Amino acid sequence: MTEARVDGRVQRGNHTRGLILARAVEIASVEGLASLSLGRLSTDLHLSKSGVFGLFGSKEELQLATIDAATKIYIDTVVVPVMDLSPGLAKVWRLCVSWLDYSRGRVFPGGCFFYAVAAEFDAQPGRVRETIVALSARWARLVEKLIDQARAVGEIKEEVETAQLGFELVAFMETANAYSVLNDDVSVYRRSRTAIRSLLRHAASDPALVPQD
Amino acid sequence: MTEARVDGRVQRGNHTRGLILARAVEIASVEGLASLSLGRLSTDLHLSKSGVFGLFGSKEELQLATIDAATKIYIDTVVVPVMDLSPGLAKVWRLCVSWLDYSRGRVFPGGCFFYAVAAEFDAQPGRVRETIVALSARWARLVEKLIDQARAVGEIKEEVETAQLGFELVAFMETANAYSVLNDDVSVYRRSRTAIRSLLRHAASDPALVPQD
DNA sequence: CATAAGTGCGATCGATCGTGCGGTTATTTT
DNA sequence: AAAATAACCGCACGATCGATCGCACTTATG
Repeated sequence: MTEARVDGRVQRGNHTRGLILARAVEIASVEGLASLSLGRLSTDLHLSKSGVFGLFGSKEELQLATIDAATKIYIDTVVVPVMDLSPGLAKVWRLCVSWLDYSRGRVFPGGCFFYAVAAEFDAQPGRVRETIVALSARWARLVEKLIDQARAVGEIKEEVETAQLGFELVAFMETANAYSVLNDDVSVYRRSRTAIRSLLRHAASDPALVPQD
Repeated sequence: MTEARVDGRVQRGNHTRGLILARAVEIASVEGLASLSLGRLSTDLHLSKSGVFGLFGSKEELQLATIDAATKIYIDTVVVPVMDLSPGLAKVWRLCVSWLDYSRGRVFPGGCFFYAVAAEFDAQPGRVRETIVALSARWARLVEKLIDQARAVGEIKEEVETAQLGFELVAFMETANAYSVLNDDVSVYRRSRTAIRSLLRHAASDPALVPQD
Protein backbone atom coordinates (compact mmCIF):
# COMPACT_ATOMS: atom_id res chain seq x y z
CA MET A 1 0.00 0.00 0.00
CA THR A 2 2.99 2.23 0.30
CA GLU A 3 3.22 2.34 -3.49
CA ALA A 4 -0.36 3.64 -3.85
CA ARG A 5 -0.42 7.10 -5.40
CA VAL A 6 -3.27 9.36 -4.39
CA ASP A 7 -3.39 11.50 -7.47
CA GLY A 8 -0.63 11.20 -9.98
CA ARG A 9 -0.15 12.73 -13.35
CA VAL A 10 -1.51 9.82 -15.32
CA GLN A 11 -4.25 9.19 -12.77
CA ARG A 12 -5.60 12.66 -13.31
CA GLY A 13 -5.56 12.18 -17.04
CA ASN A 14 -7.40 8.91 -16.81
CA HIS A 15 -9.98 10.48 -14.59
CA THR A 16 -10.59 13.29 -17.06
CA ARG A 17 -10.68 10.81 -19.90
CA GLY A 18 -13.35 8.91 -18.02
CA LEU A 19 -15.45 12.02 -17.57
CA ILE A 20 -15.17 12.83 -21.25
CA LEU A 21 -16.00 9.31 -22.38
CA ALA A 22 -18.99 9.10 -20.08
CA ARG A 23 -20.46 12.11 -21.82
CA ALA A 24 -19.27 10.95 -25.24
CA VAL A 25 -21.08 7.65 -24.90
CA GLU A 26 -24.32 9.44 -24.10
CA ILE A 27 -24.05 11.77 -27.07
CA ALA A 28 -23.03 9.05 -29.50
CA SER A 29 -25.92 6.75 -28.60
CA VAL A 30 -28.38 9.54 -29.37
CA GLU A 31 -26.78 11.55 -32.17
CA GLY A 32 -24.10 9.24 -33.46
CA LEU A 33 -20.32 9.11 -33.30
CA ALA A 34 -20.01 11.71 -36.05
CA SER A 35 -21.82 14.25 -33.89
CA LEU A 36 -19.18 13.91 -31.22
CA SER A 37 -17.43 17.27 -31.39
CA LEU A 38 -14.50 18.43 -29.32
CA GLY A 39 -16.07 21.83 -28.83
CA ARG A 40 -19.29 20.34 -27.57
CA LEU A 41 -17.57 17.99 -25.13
CA SER A 42 -15.27 20.68 -23.81
CA THR A 43 -18.16 23.07 -23.27
CA ASP A 44 -20.31 20.47 -21.52
CA LEU A 45 -17.49 19.48 -19.19
CA HIS A 46 -15.96 22.94 -18.69
CA LEU A 47 -12.68 21.98 -20.27
CA SER A 48 -10.67 23.55 -23.03
CA LYS A 49 -11.08 22.20 -26.53
CA SER A 50 -7.37 21.67 -26.94
CA GLY A 51 -7.27 19.88 -23.63
CA VAL A 52 -9.87 17.37 -24.73
CA PHE A 53 -8.13 17.01 -28.07
CA GLY A 54 -4.76 16.38 -26.50
CA LEU A 55 -6.08 13.59 -24.30
CA PHE A 56 -7.08 11.55 -27.35
CA GLY A 57 -4.89 12.81 -30.16
CA SER A 58 -7.49 12.88 -32.88
CA LYS A 59 -11.17 12.73 -33.49
CA GLU A 60 -10.97 9.14 -34.66
CA GLU A 61 -9.12 8.09 -31.53
CA LEU A 62 -11.84 9.73 -29.49
CA GLN A 63 -14.46 7.76 -31.40
CA LEU A 64 -12.55 4.51 -30.88
CA ALA A 65 -12.13 5.25 -27.19
CA THR A 66 -15.85 5.97 -26.96
CA ILE A 67 -16.66 2.60 -28.50
CA ASP A 68 -14.28 0.98 -26.04
CA ALA A 69 -15.94 2.68 -23.09
CA ALA A 70 -19.37 1.61 -24.30
CA THR A 71 -18.14 -1.95 -24.72
CA LYS A 72 -17.07 -2.09 -21.08
CA ILE A 73 -20.46 -0.87 -19.94
CA TYR A 74 -22.19 -3.32 -22.26
CA ILE A 75 -20.25 -6.31 -21.03
CA ASP A 76 -20.77 -5.41 -17.39
CA THR A 77 -24.49 -4.85 -17.89
CA VAL A 78 -25.50 -7.58 -20.31
CA VAL A 79 -22.93 -10.36 -20.27
CA VAL A 80 -21.34 -10.57 -16.83
CA PRO A 81 -24.57 -11.18 -14.85
CA VAL A 82 -25.33 -14.19 -17.04
CA MET A 83 -21.95 -15.86 -17.30
CA ASP A 84 -21.98 -17.64 -13.95
CA LEU A 85 -25.14 -19.56 -14.81
CA SER A 86 -24.71 -23.20 -15.66
CA PRO A 87 -24.79 -24.02 -19.39
CA GLY A 88 -28.15 -24.82 -20.91
CA LEU A 89 -31.22 -23.42 -22.54
CA ALA A 90 -32.03 -21.29 -19.51
CA LYS A 91 -28.69 -19.54 -19.89
CA VAL A 92 -29.44 -18.66 -23.49
CA TRP A 93 -32.82 -17.31 -22.40
CA ARG A 94 -31.24 -15.30 -19.60
CA LEU A 95 -28.76 -13.69 -21.98
CA CYS A 96 -31.59 -12.58 -24.25
CA VAL A 97 -33.61 -11.23 -21.36
CA SER A 98 -30.54 -9.47 -20.04
CA TRP A 99 -30.06 -7.80 -23.41
CA LEU A 100 -33.68 -6.72 -23.62
CA ASP A 101 -33.46 -5.29 -20.09
CA TYR A 102 -30.32 -3.41 -21.09
CA SER A 103 -32.08 -1.93 -24.08
CA ARG A 104 -35.31 -1.13 -22.23
CA GLY A 105 -33.45 0.33 -19.25
CA ARG A 106 -31.77 2.83 -21.57
CA VAL A 107 -28.32 2.21 -20.16
CA PHE A 108 -27.49 4.48 -23.07
CA PRO A 109 -30.07 7.23 -23.54
CA GLY A 110 -30.41 6.51 -27.25
CA GLY A 111 -31.01 2.79 -26.78
CA CYS A 112 -28.38 0.20 -27.65
CA PHE A 113 -25.15 2.04 -28.36
CA PHE A 114 -23.97 -0.54 -30.86
CA TYR A 115 -27.15 -0.59 -32.85
CA ALA A 116 -26.76 3.15 -33.34
CA VAL A 117 -23.11 3.23 -34.31
CA ALA A 118 -23.29 0.07 -36.41
CA ALA A 119 -26.05 1.56 -38.53
CA GLU A 120 -24.06 4.78 -38.76
CA PHE A 121 -20.75 3.28 -39.90
CA ASP A 122 -21.82 0.03 -41.54
CA ALA A 123 -21.09 1.43 -45.00
CA GLN A 124 -18.21 3.76 -44.16
CA PRO A 125 -14.76 2.14 -44.35
CA GLY A 126 -12.23 2.90 -41.66
CA ARG A 127 -11.02 1.87 -38.24
CA VAL A 128 -14.33 2.71 -36.62
CA ARG A 129 -16.20 0.31 -38.86
CA GLU A 130 -13.57 -2.38 -38.40
CA THR A 131 -13.91 -2.10 -34.65
CA ILE A 132 -17.67 -2.38 -34.83
CA VAL A 133 -17.45 -5.39 -37.14
CA ALA A 134 -15.17 -7.13 -34.66
CA LEU A 135 -17.48 -6.40 -31.73
CA SER A 136 -20.50 -7.57 -33.67
CA ALA A 137 -18.78 -10.83 -34.49
CA ARG A 138 -17.77 -11.23 -30.86
CA TRP A 139 -21.38 -10.85 -29.76
CA ALA A 140 -22.58 -13.36 -32.34
CA ARG A 141 -19.95 -15.85 -31.22
CA LEU A 142 -21.03 -15.48 -27.61
CA VAL A 143 -24.64 -16.23 -28.46
CA GLU A 144 -23.60 -19.22 -30.53
CA LYS A 145 -21.33 -20.48 -27.79
CA LEU A 146 -24.19 -20.56 -25.30
CA ILE A 147 -26.37 -22.34 -27.86
CA ASP A 148 -23.68 -24.96 -28.40
CA GLN A 149 -23.31 -25.38 -24.66
CA ALA A 150 -27.04 -25.99 -24.39
CA ARG A 151 -26.78 -28.57 -27.12
CA ALA A 152 -23.84 -30.20 -25.37
CA VAL A 153 -25.97 -30.78 -22.27
CA GLY A 154 -28.72 -32.24 -24.42
CA GLU A 155 -31.23 -29.43 -24.13
CA ILE A 156 -31.34 -28.55 -27.82
CA LYS A 157 -32.30 -30.82 -30.69
CA GLU A 158 -29.38 -32.03 -32.74
CA GLU A 159 -30.85 -30.84 -36.03
CA VAL A 160 -30.97 -27.20 -34.93
CA GLU A 161 -28.41 -25.04 -36.73
CA THR A 162 -26.47 -22.92 -34.28
CA ALA A 163 -25.79 -19.98 -36.58
CA GLN A 164 -29.38 -19.93 -37.82
CA LEU A 165 -30.83 -19.86 -34.33
CA GLY A 166 -28.31 -17.22 -33.29
CA PHE A 167 -29.32 -15.03 -36.19
CA GLU A 168 -32.97 -15.31 -35.31
CA LEU A 169 -32.45 -14.54 -31.64
CA VAL A 170 -30.32 -11.49 -32.39
CA ALA A 171 -32.88 -10.31 -34.94
CA PHE A 172 -35.63 -10.24 -32.32
CA MET A 173 -33.45 -8.40 -29.83
CA GLU A 174 -32.17 -5.73 -32.17
CA THR A 175 -35.51 -5.10 -33.78
CA ALA A 176 -37.12 -4.65 -30.39
CA ASN A 177 -34.54 -2.02 -29.57
CA ALA A 178 -35.01 -0.26 -32.89
CA TYR A 179 -38.78 -0.22 -32.68
CA SER A 180 -38.81 0.84 -29.05
CA VAL A 181 -36.49 3.79 -29.52
CA LEU A 182 -38.16 4.98 -32.71
CA ASN A 183 -41.67 4.80 -31.28
CA ASP A 184 -40.81 5.48 -27.65
CA ASP A 185 -42.77 2.35 -26.78
CA VAL A 186 -41.73 -0.39 -24.40
CA SER A 187 -44.52 -2.82 -25.23
CA VAL A 188 -42.49 -4.23 -28.11
CA TYR A 189 -40.17 -5.88 -25.58
CA ARG A 190 -43.04 -8.21 -24.68
CA ARG A 191 -43.37 -9.13 -28.32
CA SER A 192 -39.68 -9.79 -28.54
CA ARG A 193 -39.73 -12.04 -25.47
CA THR A 194 -42.64 -13.95 -26.91
CA ALA A 195 -40.81 -14.43 -30.16
CA ILE A 196 -37.59 -15.52 -28.46
CA ARG A 197 -39.43 -17.93 -26.18
CA SER A 198 -41.17 -19.46 -29.15
CA LEU A 199 -37.85 -19.88 -30.92
CA LEU A 200 -36.22 -21.59 -27.94
CA ARG A 201 -39.22 -23.86 -27.32
CA HIS A 202 -39.05 -25.07 -30.90
CA ALA A 203 -35.34 -25.69 -30.58
CA ALA A 204 -35.56 -27.37 -27.18
CA SER A 205 -35.41 -31.11 -26.74
CA ASP A 206 -38.02 -30.55 -24.02
CA PRO A 207 -40.10 -27.33 -24.19
CA ALA A 208 -40.34 -27.24 -20.42
CA LEU A 209 -36.66 -26.34 -20.29
CA VAL A 210 -37.45 -22.77 -21.34
CA PRO A 211 -38.24 -20.57 -18.32
CA GLN A 212 -41.58 -18.75 -18.19
CA ASP A 213 -40.45 -15.29 -17.13
CA MET B 1 -48.68 17.36 -77.91
CA THR B 2 -48.89 21.01 -78.80
CA GLU B 3 -48.96 21.86 -75.10
CA ALA B 4 -45.76 19.96 -74.38
CA ARG B 5 -43.11 22.39 -73.16
CA VAL B 6 -39.52 21.47 -73.84
CA ASP B 7 -38.14 23.11 -70.77
CA GLY B 8 -40.29 25.43 -68.72
CA ARG B 9 -39.44 27.27 -65.60
CA VAL B 10 -40.97 24.83 -63.15
CA GLN B 11 -39.98 21.83 -65.25
CA ARG B 12 -36.40 22.88 -65.12
CA GLY B 13 -36.56 23.32 -61.38
CA ASN B 14 -38.14 19.92 -60.91
CA HIS B 15 -35.52 18.38 -63.11
CA THR B 16 -32.71 19.90 -61.07
CA ARG B 17 -34.43 18.89 -57.87
CA GLY B 18 -34.55 15.36 -59.21
CA LEU B 19 -30.85 15.35 -59.95
CA ILE B 20 -30.07 16.65 -56.50
CA LEU B 21 -32.33 14.17 -54.73
CA ALA B 22 -30.93 11.26 -56.72
CA ARG B 23 -27.51 12.09 -55.34
CA ALA B 24 -28.91 12.92 -51.92
CA VAL B 25 -30.48 9.50 -51.38
CA GLU B 26 -27.19 7.85 -52.29
CA ILE B 27 -25.24 9.93 -49.81
CA ALA B 28 -27.83 9.60 -47.08
CA SER B 29 -28.04 5.81 -47.32
CA VAL B 30 -24.29 5.57 -46.82
CA GLU B 31 -23.38 8.48 -44.54
CA GLY B 32 -26.72 9.52 -43.11
CA LEU B 33 -29.04 12.46 -43.59
CA ALA B 34 -26.91 14.66 -41.37
CA SER B 35 -24.00 14.29 -43.74
CA LEU B 36 -26.04 15.78 -46.54
CA SER B 37 -24.35 19.11 -47.07
CA LEU B 38 -25.26 21.77 -49.57
CA GLY B 39 -21.65 22.32 -50.49
CA ARG B 40 -21.08 18.64 -51.15
CA LEU B 41 -24.16 18.31 -53.32
CA SER B 42 -23.44 21.47 -55.28
CA THR B 43 -19.85 20.39 -55.92
CA ASP B 44 -20.85 16.88 -57.03
CA LEU B 45 -23.48 18.20 -59.41
CA HIS B 46 -21.61 21.29 -60.60
CA LEU B 47 -24.17 23.68 -59.19
CA SER B 48 -23.86 26.65 -56.93
CA LYS B 49 -24.43 26.16 -53.24
CA SER B 50 -27.02 28.91 -53.06
CA GLY B 51 -28.80 27.41 -56.05
CA VAL B 52 -29.20 24.07 -54.31
CA PHE B 53 -30.24 25.80 -51.12
CA GLY B 54 -32.86 27.92 -52.91
CA LEU B 55 -34.52 24.88 -54.45
CA PHE B 56 -35.34 23.47 -51.03
CA GLY B 57 -35.42 26.44 -48.66
CA SER B 58 -33.59 24.85 -45.76
CA LYS B 59 -31.49 21.89 -44.80
CA GLU B 60 -34.41 20.23 -43.06
CA GLU B 61 -36.61 20.58 -46.15
CA LEU B 62 -33.85 18.97 -48.18
CA GLN B 63 -33.74 16.09 -45.74
CA LEU B 64 -37.51 15.66 -45.89
CA ALA B 65 -37.47 15.81 -49.69
CA THR B 66 -34.73 13.20 -49.71
CA ILE B 67 -36.83 10.88 -47.56
CA ASP B 68 -39.75 11.46 -49.91
CA ALA B 69 -37.65 10.61 -52.95
CA ALA B 70 -36.39 7.44 -51.27
CA THR B 71 -39.95 6.47 -50.37
CA LYS B 72 -41.01 6.62 -54.00
CA ILE B 73 -38.12 4.41 -55.05
CA TYR B 74 -38.86 2.02 -52.20
CA ILE B 75 -42.53 1.66 -53.09
CA ASP B 76 -41.81 1.16 -56.77
CA THR B 77 -39.13 -1.42 -56.05
CA VAL B 78 -40.53 -3.38 -53.14
CA VAL B 79 -44.27 -2.92 -52.92
CA VAL B 80 -45.66 -2.35 -56.42
CA PRO B 81 -44.41 -5.61 -57.99
CA VAL B 82 -46.22 -7.57 -55.27
CA MET B 83 -49.52 -5.77 -55.03
CA ASP B 84 -51.22 -7.37 -57.99
CA LEU B 85 -50.85 -10.86 -56.59
CA SER B 86 -53.95 -12.44 -55.17
CA PRO B 87 -54.22 -12.34 -51.36
CA GLY B 88 -52.78 -15.23 -49.44
CA LEU B 89 -49.70 -16.64 -47.81
CA ALA B 90 -47.77 -16.58 -51.07
CA LYS B 91 -48.29 -12.83 -51.29
CA VAL B 92 -46.83 -12.34 -47.82
CA TRP B 93 -43.87 -14.48 -48.83
CA ARG B 94 -43.41 -12.54 -52.05
CA LEU B 95 -43.37 -9.23 -50.20
CA CYS B 96 -40.64 -10.47 -47.89
CA VAL B 97 -38.60 -11.82 -50.80
CA SER B 98 -39.10 -8.56 -52.65
CA TRP B 99 -37.76 -6.67 -49.67
CA LEU B 100 -34.73 -8.93 -49.34
CA ASP B 101 -34.02 -8.51 -53.05
CA TYR B 102 -34.28 -4.76 -52.64
CA SER B 103 -31.79 -4.85 -49.80
CA ARG B 104 -29.42 -7.28 -51.46
CA GLY B 105 -29.59 -5.44 -54.79
CA ARG B 106 -28.35 -2.27 -53.08
CA VAL B 107 -30.98 -0.10 -54.65
CA PHE B 108 -29.41 2.36 -52.25
CA PRO B 109 -25.65 1.91 -52.02
CA GLY B 110 -25.72 1.87 -48.21
CA GLY B 111 -28.40 -0.81 -48.00
CA CYS B 112 -31.94 -0.04 -46.94
CA PHE B 113 -32.31 3.72 -46.86
CA PHE B 114 -34.87 3.63 -44.07
CA TYR B 115 -32.87 1.37 -41.83
CA ALA B 116 -30.04 3.89 -42.00
CA VAL B 117 -32.05 7.04 -41.38
CA ALA B 118 -34.31 5.44 -38.77
CA ALA B 119 -31.29 4.44 -36.72
CA GLU B 120 -29.87 7.91 -37.18
CA PHE B 121 -32.91 9.91 -36.10
CA ASP B 122 -34.75 7.49 -33.84
CA ALA B 123 -33.76 9.45 -30.74
CA GLN B 124 -33.68 12.96 -32.21
CA PRO B 125 -37.00 14.82 -32.06
CA GLY B 126 -38.11 16.83 -35.06
CA ARG B 127 -39.93 16.64 -38.34
CA VAL B 128 -37.44 14.17 -39.79
CA ARG B 129 -38.08 11.70 -37.02
CA GLU B 130 -41.84 12.19 -37.25
CA THR B 131 -41.72 11.45 -40.96
CA ILE B 132 -39.71 8.30 -40.41
CA VAL B 133 -42.06 7.15 -37.66
CA ALA B 134 -45.02 7.57 -40.01
CA LEU B 135 -43.32 5.64 -42.80
CA SER B 136 -42.31 2.88 -40.43
CA ALA B 137 -45.88 2.53 -39.23
CA ARG B 138 -47.11 2.50 -42.81
CA TRP B 139 -44.77 -0.36 -43.66
CA ALA B 140 -45.84 -2.31 -40.60
CA ARG B 141 -49.50 -1.81 -41.51
CA LEU B 142 -48.88 -3.07 -45.02
CA VAL B 143 -47.28 -6.26 -43.76
CA GLU B 144 -50.12 -6.79 -41.30
CA LYS B 145 -52.71 -6.15 -44.00
CA LEU B 146 -51.30 -8.91 -46.17
CA ILE B 147 -51.24 -11.25 -43.17
CA ASP B 148 -54.87 -10.47 -42.44
CA GLN B 149 -55.75 -11.06 -46.08
CA ALA B 150 -54.07 -14.44 -45.93
CA ARG B 151 -56.08 -15.26 -42.84
CA ALA B 152 -59.27 -14.13 -44.57
CA VAL B 153 -58.73 -16.68 -47.31
CA GLY B 154 -58.11 -19.36 -44.71
CA GLU B 155 -54.39 -19.83 -45.25
CA ILE B 156 -53.30 -18.80 -41.76
CA LYS B 157 -54.31 -20.40 -38.50
CA GLU B 158 -56.83 -18.39 -36.52
CA GLU B 159 -54.73 -18.33 -33.37
CA VAL B 160 -51.83 -16.53 -35.04
CA GLU B 161 -51.45 -12.93 -33.85
CA THR B 162 -51.08 -10.59 -36.78
CA ALA B 163 -48.93 -7.97 -35.05
CA GLN B 164 -46.68 -10.62 -33.54
CA LEU B 165 -46.07 -12.35 -36.86
CA GLY B 166 -45.53 -8.97 -38.53
CA PHE B 167 -42.90 -8.05 -35.97
CA GLU B 168 -41.07 -11.31 -36.46
CA LEU B 169 -41.07 -11.05 -40.25
CA VAL B 170 -39.80 -7.48 -40.19
CA ALA B 171 -37.13 -8.42 -37.67
CA PHE B 172 -35.67 -11.05 -40.01
CA MET B 173 -35.69 -8.66 -42.95
CA GLU B 174 -34.10 -5.71 -41.22
CA THR B 175 -31.48 -7.77 -39.45
CA ALA B 176 -30.46 -9.39 -42.72
CA ASN B 177 -29.94 -5.93 -44.18
CA ALA B 178 -27.98 -4.76 -41.17
CA TYR B 179 -25.74 -7.81 -41.06
CA SER B 180 -25.17 -7.83 -44.82
CA VAL B 181 -24.13 -4.19 -45.04
CA LEU B 182 -21.92 -4.33 -41.97
CA ASN B 183 -20.11 -7.50 -43.04
CA ASP B 184 -20.38 -7.03 -46.79
CA ASP B 185 -21.80 -10.52 -46.96
CA VAL B 186 -24.85 -11.64 -48.91
CA SER B 187 -25.08 -15.14 -47.47
CA VAL B 188 -27.18 -13.83 -44.59
CA TYR B 189 -30.08 -13.34 -46.97
CA ARG B 190 -30.35 -17.09 -47.24
CA ARG B 191 -30.57 -17.29 -43.48
CA SER B 192 -33.26 -14.66 -43.46
CA ARG B 193 -35.29 -16.49 -46.10
CA THR B 194 -34.99 -19.69 -44.14
CA ALA B 195 -36.19 -17.94 -41.00
CA ILE B 196 -39.10 -16.27 -42.77
CA ARG B 197 -40.15 -19.50 -44.46
CA SER B 198 -40.10 -21.29 -41.14
CA LEU B 199 -42.24 -18.54 -39.62
CA LEU B 200 -44.81 -18.72 -42.38
CA ARG B 201 -44.93 -22.52 -42.37
CA HIS B 202 -45.69 -22.51 -38.65
CA ALA B 203 -48.42 -19.94 -39.19
CA ALA B 204 -49.93 -21.60 -42.22
CA SER B 205 -53.06 -23.71 -42.05
CA ASP B 206 -51.31 -25.94 -44.59
CA PRO B 207 -47.47 -25.74 -44.77
CA ALA B 208 -47.58 -26.52 -48.48
CA LEU B 209 -49.02 -23.06 -49.07
CA VAL B 210 -45.61 -21.47 -48.54
CA PRO B 211 -43.60 -21.35 -51.81
CA GLN B 212 -40.20 -23.02 -51.96
CA ASP B 213 -38.19 -20.32 -53.69
C1' DC C 1 -46.86 44.32 -72.95
C1' DA C 2 -46.15 44.61 -68.04
C1' DT C 3 -45.60 42.31 -63.98
C1' DA C 4 -44.87 38.55 -61.04
C1' DA C 5 -42.52 34.31 -60.06
C1' DG C 6 -38.89 30.89 -60.23
C1' DT C 7 -34.05 29.32 -61.45
C1' DG C 8 -29.41 29.84 -60.72
C1' DC C 9 -25.03 32.30 -59.62
C1' DG C 10 -21.41 34.88 -56.88
C1' DA C 11 -20.20 36.87 -52.72
C1' DT C 12 -20.51 36.99 -48.03
C1' DC C 13 -21.95 36.36 -43.14
C1' DG C 14 -21.31 34.18 -38.43
C1' DA C 15 -20.69 29.82 -36.42
C1' DT C 16 -18.42 25.58 -35.77
C1' DC C 17 -15.37 22.08 -37.09
C1' DG C 18 -10.60 19.42 -36.30
C1' DT C 19 -6.02 20.53 -35.57
C1' DG C 20 -1.58 22.67 -34.20
C1' DC C 21 1.52 25.65 -31.37
C1' DG C 22 3.42 27.72 -27.27
C1' DG C 23 3.29 28.10 -22.51
C1' DT C 24 2.22 26.93 -17.50
C1' DT C 25 1.87 23.74 -13.91
C1' DA C 26 2.27 19.43 -11.53
C1' DT C 27 4.29 14.98 -11.32
C1' DT C 28 7.66 11.38 -12.35
C1' DT C 29 12.25 9.94 -13.62
C1' DT C 30 17.16 10.28 -13.84
C1' DA D 1 18.62 19.11 -8.48
C1' DA D 2 17.84 18.64 -13.24
C1' DA D 3 15.41 16.79 -16.91
C1' DA D 4 11.59 14.60 -18.90
C1' DT D 5 6.75 13.74 -19.20
C1' DA D 6 1.89 14.62 -19.18
C1' DA D 7 -2.25 17.52 -18.28
C1' DC D 8 -4.37 21.50 -19.50
C1' DC D 9 -5.05 26.15 -21.25
C1' DG D 10 -5.40 30.23 -24.59
C1' DC D 11 -5.07 31.37 -29.12
C1' DA D 12 -5.23 30.98 -33.91
C1' DC D 13 -5.36 28.54 -38.48
C1' DG D 14 -7.92 26.94 -42.64
C1' DA D 15 -11.93 24.58 -43.92
C1' DT D 16 -16.71 23.86 -44.07
C1' DC D 17 -21.23 24.47 -42.45
C1' DG D 18 -26.24 26.56 -43.23
C1' DA D 19 -28.08 30.72 -44.49
C1' DT D 20 -28.87 35.43 -46.72
C1' DC D 21 -28.27 38.76 -49.70
C1' DG D 22 -28.38 41.10 -54.68
C1' DC D 23 -28.44 40.26 -59.49
C1' DA D 24 -29.18 38.21 -64.24
C1' DC D 25 -32.07 35.42 -66.84
C1' DT D 26 -36.15 32.80 -68.21
C1' DT D 27 -40.90 31.85 -68.06
C1' DA D 28 -45.68 32.22 -66.56
C1' DT D 29 -49.58 35.23 -65.68
C1' DG D 30 -52.45 39.32 -65.90
